[in-house]
Amino acid sequence: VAPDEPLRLPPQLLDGGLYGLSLLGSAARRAAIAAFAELGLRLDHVAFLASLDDFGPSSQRVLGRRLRKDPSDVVGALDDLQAEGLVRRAPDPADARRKLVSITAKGRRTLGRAQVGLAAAEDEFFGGLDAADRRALQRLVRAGLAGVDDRA
Amino acid sequence: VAPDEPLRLPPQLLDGGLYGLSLLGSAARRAAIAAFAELGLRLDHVAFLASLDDFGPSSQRVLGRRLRKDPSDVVGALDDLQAEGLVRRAPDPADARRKLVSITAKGRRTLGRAQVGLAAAEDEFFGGLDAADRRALQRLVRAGLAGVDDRA
DNA sequence: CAAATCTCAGCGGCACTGAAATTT
DNA sequence: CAAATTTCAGTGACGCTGAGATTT
Repeated sequence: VAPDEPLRLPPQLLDGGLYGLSLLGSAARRAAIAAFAELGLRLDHVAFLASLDDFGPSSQRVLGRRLRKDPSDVVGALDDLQAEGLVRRAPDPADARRKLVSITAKGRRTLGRAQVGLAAAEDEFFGGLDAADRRALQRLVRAGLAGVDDRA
Repeated sequence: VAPDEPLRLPPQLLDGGLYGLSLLGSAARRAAIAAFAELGLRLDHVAFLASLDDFGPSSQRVLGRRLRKDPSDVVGALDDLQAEGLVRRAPDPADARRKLVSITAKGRRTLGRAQVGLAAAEDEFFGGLDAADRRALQRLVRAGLAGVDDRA
C-alpha cells in the first residue's frame, strides 16, 4: 500500500481564486529565487538593484516605499549589496538624516546577469501557457497589482 | 522636502511577469491570512481543514503531499488543529506507522466560517477587476498551477 | 534487513513590530 | 520640541534539511 498522491488542492478553496493565486505566486517566487541563487542574490537584492537602476539614486526610505519594503528590512539587504560592491551609500548633502543609495557599475553588471537568469526561468515557468495566455496573465497581474497599490 | 513616494515597481523586473506574479501572490496570501486571523487560524490550518473536508480522512503523509507541505510541517499544524478540537488523529488499523487524520464537526463549522471570511476578502481583493477579467485570471491561475504540479 | 511514517530540532527567506540614535 | 530617517533586536509564518523512533 504505497499511496503516491500527487498535488491535489481542495476545490472549495481553489474556487474563490485567492488561494490559487497565492499558491501560484509562491511558485513564481521560488522560480525567481532559484534563478538568482547561483549569483548569490536573493529576490529583494535584485529588486533593490533594479529599482536603483530604473529610478536612480534614492534614500533608503524612498527605496523601500517603492518596493513596499519595511525600512528595517532595507538596511540588511543594502548591507549585503554594499559588502559585494553592488551599491554605494553616501550621506545626503541636503539632509544628514538620509543616505543616498546608488547602484555601482559592478551592480549593473550583476543585475544584467540576474536578468538573463530570470528570463530563462520565466520561459520555463510560463512554458505551459501559449503566447496569448501568457500576455493575458501578465495584463491581469498588472491590473491586480494596481489594486494592491490602492489598498495599501 | 517630504517625498511621499508610492509603490513604484521597477519596469525591468515587471516586464517578464514572474516578479509581478510573485508580488500579486504575496498580496493574495496577505489578504487570505487577514481573513483567517480573526478565527485564530493560519493559511495552512484552513488548507488542511479544507483538504480533509474535500477528500476525507488521510494519513499525514498523503495530506501533506496533496497540499505540497513537508511532513515535518504537517505535524505542528495538526497539533494546533487537534488542540482546538478541529481535527482528530487516530492510528491507522491497517498500518501502525500511519495516523489517520479526520476533520471533526467543530472543524467543519470553523471551516464554514473561514469560507465566509475568505469570500469577503476575495470580493474586496478582486474588486478592481470586472467579472470577465476575474474569471480569466482564475482560469489562467489554474492553468499555471497545473504546470507547477508537473515541475515539482 | 531496507523502506515508510511520524516527530523533533534547526536554519533561511520574508514581513512585521518596537524602540534607540541622530538630524531636521 | 515633534517628526523624519536609519538602525537594531526580536517575532511569526512558511519552506526546507537532517536525524531519531517506530513499524512494515
